[in-house]
Amino acid sequence: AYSESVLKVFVALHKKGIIYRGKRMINWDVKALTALSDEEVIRKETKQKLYYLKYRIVDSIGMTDDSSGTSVNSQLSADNFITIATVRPETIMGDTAIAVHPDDERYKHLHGKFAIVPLINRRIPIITDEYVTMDFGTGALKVTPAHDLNDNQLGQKHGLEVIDIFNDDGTLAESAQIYIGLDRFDARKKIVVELEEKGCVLKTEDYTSEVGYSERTDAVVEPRLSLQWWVSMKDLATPALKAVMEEEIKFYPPKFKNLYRHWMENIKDWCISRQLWWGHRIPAWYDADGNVYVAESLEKLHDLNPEIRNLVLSQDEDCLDTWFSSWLWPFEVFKGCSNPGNEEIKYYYPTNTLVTAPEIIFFWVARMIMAGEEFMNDKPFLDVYFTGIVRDKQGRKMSKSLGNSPDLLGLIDQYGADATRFGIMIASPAGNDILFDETALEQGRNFNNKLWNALKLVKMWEGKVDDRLQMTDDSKAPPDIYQLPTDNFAILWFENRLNEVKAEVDAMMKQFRLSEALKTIYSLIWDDFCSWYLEWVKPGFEQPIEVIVYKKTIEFFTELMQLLHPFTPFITEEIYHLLEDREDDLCIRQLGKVDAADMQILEKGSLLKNIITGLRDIRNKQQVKPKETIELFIDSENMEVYNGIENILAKQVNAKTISFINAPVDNTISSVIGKDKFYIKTEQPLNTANQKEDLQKELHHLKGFLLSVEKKLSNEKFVANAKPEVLALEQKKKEDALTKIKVIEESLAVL
RNA sequence: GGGAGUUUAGCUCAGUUGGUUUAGAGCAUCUGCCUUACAAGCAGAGGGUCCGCGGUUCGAACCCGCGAACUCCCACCA
Repeated sequence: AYSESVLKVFVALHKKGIIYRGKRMINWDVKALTALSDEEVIRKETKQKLYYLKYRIVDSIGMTDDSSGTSVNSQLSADNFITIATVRPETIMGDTAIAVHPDDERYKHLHGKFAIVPLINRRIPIITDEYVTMDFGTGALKVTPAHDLNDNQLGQKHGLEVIDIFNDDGTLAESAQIYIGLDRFDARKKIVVELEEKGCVLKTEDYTSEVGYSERTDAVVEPRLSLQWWVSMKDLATPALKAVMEEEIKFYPPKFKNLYRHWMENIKDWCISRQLWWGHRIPAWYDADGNVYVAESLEKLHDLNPEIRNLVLSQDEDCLDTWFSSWLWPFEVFKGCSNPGNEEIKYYYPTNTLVTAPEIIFFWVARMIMAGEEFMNDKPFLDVYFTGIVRDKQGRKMSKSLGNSPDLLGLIDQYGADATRFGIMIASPAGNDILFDETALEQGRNFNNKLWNALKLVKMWEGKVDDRLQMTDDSKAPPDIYQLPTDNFAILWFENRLNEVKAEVDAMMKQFRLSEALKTIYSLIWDDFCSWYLEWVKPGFEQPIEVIVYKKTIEFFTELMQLLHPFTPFITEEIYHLLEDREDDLCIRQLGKVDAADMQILEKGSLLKNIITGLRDIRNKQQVKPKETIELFIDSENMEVYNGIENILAKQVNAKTISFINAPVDNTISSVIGKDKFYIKTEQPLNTANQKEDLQKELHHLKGFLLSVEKKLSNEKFVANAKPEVLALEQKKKEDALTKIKVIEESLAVL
């Protein structure tokens, strides 16, 4: 059915005049008498001779420049010939021009003049084109449009005559005028001899270049003009270009839009006939007189033209380019072409997302868009996501020939399937190639191990749940964190942090920033969940855990597994079932509506983290032993900030008591976090020398910072042009720095 | 040869209309720790001429110009 649609499309486009026949260079095998596809041509380095041939110059009337009017056979002076270099002297009978570079000083006097082809004495023009490379050969090039691809393009550009001098079997045709019927290579020898006799060969050089040989017969491939089928692209391209430029179809990453635009604006017609014997055969038939008939099948052709029933017709030998069937794929998989308007096509078309490689953006993506616009009057998909190419550590493309592909099954054995997925995903930045690196897989394995250990911790709590505090069923309102005798700020904070990250991940996934989404989830789980949240709620040794904390932790863990599931499906599924007995399995699903995170709680959370790290830092520097308890005094203008977090704080910094004070105690200051002052009292006296040194460092740093802020603020133009928010922020930075400096200076005075 | 893209720490990359950044993350490295979930771990530390030069601006990783290097696609040398 798909095949029928391909033919149907061919016929329809032919009827509209979009498909036409035109000439094109193909690779011809003179032994097998067949055309070859590019893939069947083997290029080999071949030793050849480069012949320097002299062509006599004449003026536009056709007379020789030489006023004596000597014949071709007479002696030539240096001024009245032009020398070209060629490896194929036997094709000179097909020459229809000589080309030089327009800027080439050596030949400027010859612009607009003519030359005479030796042996056959045909007059050909001397043309100029920037295609010619001045420093190869003599800088002058013979143009033989029938027997060379580039010459053919030159010929088309300059409207040159095309003279095909060969027969199918590689012998010279009548059009060659001389040596008719002789094989091309025998002819080359004879022609060289004759040219030498006539003094037309200036010199010969050894020359090595790549020559195409037939894969089937090893014959030297002859480039030849042949009638092929073409699709006219101009009209198809216009709506397809518009769809992408106006973002009806979005490209991810968007940088490919430019590439696409450039190609579509300079689009060339598409040659769809291929000299292959597999694929969809071209639905065209020829009669003995060479007339062409196009229809899906011979029966259909006869139905349309009953009068040709008695003609002997032969079908075109060629097949269609593979992309000519592929470009119908988005709708023909739903029979959108063979059975228009069916339920499936109505439901699925346009599809959501095409995931593909950037190297086939023209072959496939662009053409699918054109086909969609042409046959369905609608785009085939909404998003196109271009993946990267997997490369090894040296940046080489992975390939069978290089043998640099990793042994995936071996890696899975070594690191696990999830870790392998993780490693590849995290190393795939959107729009860039993937540099395959085993350390990323190791990171994945470590991460899975971390997850497993977190699960182990939570499972340890199972038997230690303190159910004196039952959760009320209708506890839709957040629990009053200040009255529960537990560290419920941790729950409240993580809930909001989870919401914050969910929104971030959702946004990243919508933009196909997969590796960034994974990095975000990784950090949420490792840092926020394991390093902070679990530490905050973890009961002391042999202590019970409250039911609300336990239940909430299971809930969070479950949600984290859901978030991570697309990246590491196996371990998340396993943990999902180990956390609680469940009937269902995890599946990949879109995030539902995500509650907005409460910024105040998040800020309080980061304040708590800052204080804990700050105080741990002091303990380290002061060499307070890890198990030594301290007394902590906090002096703040805004004591409410600490409500609800004192318990966590005390536990995390191993403080015996936390006291809020309004004036400095006899201790010296230990740290300034935000605007608040922290003092700690230990069993052993603190090392004041270290303390002084630290504070002085801090002071120096702050003063430098203050200087830069002040410089900025004293700049009149900055103050005049800056947005109010920016200005206020700079002001605040300055004030904060000033306050801190004052506090530190005070305590330094005491020391 | 035509076109597109990239260049920020040892590696892979963030850096959202120029001002929350005296440049960030992860990995790797170094140092100290077998601390009662986790040494596949924890706590710290070091590490940058934001490719180069010039310009615009009070202010540039970001904007403009010139140059360099690398990658990809297309076309390929008579």
